[in-house]
Amino acid sequence: MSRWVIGAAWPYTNAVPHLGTLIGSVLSADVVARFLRMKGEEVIFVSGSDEHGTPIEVEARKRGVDPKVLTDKMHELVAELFRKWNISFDNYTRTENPLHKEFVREIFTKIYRNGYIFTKEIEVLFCEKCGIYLPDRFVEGKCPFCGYEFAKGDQCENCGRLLDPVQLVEPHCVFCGSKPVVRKVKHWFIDLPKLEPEIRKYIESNDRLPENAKNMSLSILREGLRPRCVTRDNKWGIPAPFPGAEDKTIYVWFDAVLGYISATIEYFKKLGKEEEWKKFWLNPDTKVVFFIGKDNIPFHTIILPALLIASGEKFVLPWTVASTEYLLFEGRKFSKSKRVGIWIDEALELLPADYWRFALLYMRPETRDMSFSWELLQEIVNTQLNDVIGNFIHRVLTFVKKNFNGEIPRVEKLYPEDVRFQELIVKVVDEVDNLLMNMRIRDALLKVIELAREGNRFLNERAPWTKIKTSREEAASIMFVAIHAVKALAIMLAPFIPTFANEIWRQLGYSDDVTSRRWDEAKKPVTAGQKLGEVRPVFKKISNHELEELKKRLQKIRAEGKVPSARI
RNA sequence: GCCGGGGUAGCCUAGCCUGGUAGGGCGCCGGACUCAUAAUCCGGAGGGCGUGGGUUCAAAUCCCACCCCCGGCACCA
Repeated sequence: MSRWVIGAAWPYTNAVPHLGTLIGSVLSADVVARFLRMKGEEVIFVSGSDEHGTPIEVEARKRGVDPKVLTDKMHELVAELFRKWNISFDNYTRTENPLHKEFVREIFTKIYRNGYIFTKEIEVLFCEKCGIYLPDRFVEGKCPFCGYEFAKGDQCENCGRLLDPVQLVEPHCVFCGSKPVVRKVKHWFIDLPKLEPEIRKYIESNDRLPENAKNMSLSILREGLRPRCVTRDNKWGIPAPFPGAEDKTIYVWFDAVLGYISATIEYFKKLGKEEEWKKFWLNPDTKVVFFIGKDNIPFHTIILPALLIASGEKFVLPWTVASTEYLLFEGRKFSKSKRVGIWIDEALELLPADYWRFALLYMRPETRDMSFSWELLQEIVNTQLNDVIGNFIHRVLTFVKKNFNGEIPRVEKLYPEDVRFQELIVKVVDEVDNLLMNMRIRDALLKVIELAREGNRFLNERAPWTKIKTSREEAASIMFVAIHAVKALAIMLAPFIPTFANEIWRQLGYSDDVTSRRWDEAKKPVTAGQKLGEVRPVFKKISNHELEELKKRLQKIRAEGKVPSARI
């Protein structure tokens, strides 16, 4: 048995997450966490709200509320949504929690004492009217190259030229429109070049990193690491613990990424086991896995390891970083400002969570960007989930119901063809196991579907409806194994679609929760004589008409502001 | 501009690192079956693997050049 820390990227609380962020982080992590628990591993699954930084401050200012008020609300909202999505966090916390703040200050104090922090003066733009320092893209002006009126401080969206905010003609603050001034300020930097050899060693020797994470990390290392500024002039954040930096806060990225550890500490503290977290994070055998989108890679493969190494404590470094590519929406990037995509609160208003879970996991952009489309959603739900899996389960269960009085038949000995199928079941269970251990979630799901497909083929070839007329014994042998396949499906689907899996479990006649069962039980047949529960179709299709209705309903929800993401 | 990643049948996609007759899913056509939510299963058609060179007995896979798409380029999270 191993110890695992499963971490999902911390959603930034300036908005409700959309489906793209969900599949990349929280949902993928949930599948693996659930799977590992069923494997009997010791698992801590953590995440939380990432609530510091300028965008939050700005958003709060826009609404005229304190940032804390805003994030309190958002945190509750998002946490509740994840519950509805059946995400099995052990601890979903937040960066505003005192334990986290204290932990971050403690780590940075250690990093400072170990000589990895130095100061430097830099020039930044300051809006005197708003009283805040403006990140590049919060400055707008006329592009000096093409004359475009709304060029951002970092890049002109019209001609694509990269800009320095000071190059802008008539620069102005995006919030109040006034002209920002250039200020020289002192900031605290982490000396990444000094840490580079150790980071390089870590990346190069980690052969579990997915290709995208490894390539991006190596390419960043190839260019050479530069010192990075770890302080900000925001008020909203964790006060920097460095002498002389009393009015600064820690840059949100360096704060949030430490949350995986503080969340673990908090989890055990609540259980009254204050020291237990060390058995995870200070143990070289612990497997720490992060689930993130590709935009997050450097922070998890380089920044976080850098902080952990620089702290001088013997923290275990990530075992792997399961980084996905992007989920696109109808071929375009999800965009909050352009309102492209579907948000996780909206989705739940359209279909039960497990349909989304299944479809999203099926579309998981494991090796390249994947495009969500309504038609694809329909195809996955109708063909894969309903027709292939659902129909297989249903035809098996109804056949047993009708012909064997709803009881798992007793079998003296299995026919050779049936033994062969039974061996296949066991083989698939192991293959799915192996894929999930390697974070190949989409491939694992495809493999599960394949078992249902094989099940359908098996039934067609063995035709128990014909056999039962001549040999009840042979039909029993067939169905005994077919039922075994249904059981295996219920168990293997549990990490993916826990609610539906449980429904299948119940129909098989079990009264407990399938997620409390062990994974390897999928290899064992159902006990003869067990009485089936009530049998009815578990899934249903989305008709063309219904699909159109879903799209309309989404528009309506937005128009009426029924759902939080419609208002935020 | 620089650095990544992609370009595979009508659509989605695997394979590319570790070269050897291009796999799967959807859709389409034909058939089988009728236990099952008209579901399932089998067979078939359909591909110059972005373009042009090169290496090799052999390239989607390796090398070079070019074209298109997407992302990053560090104070944006």
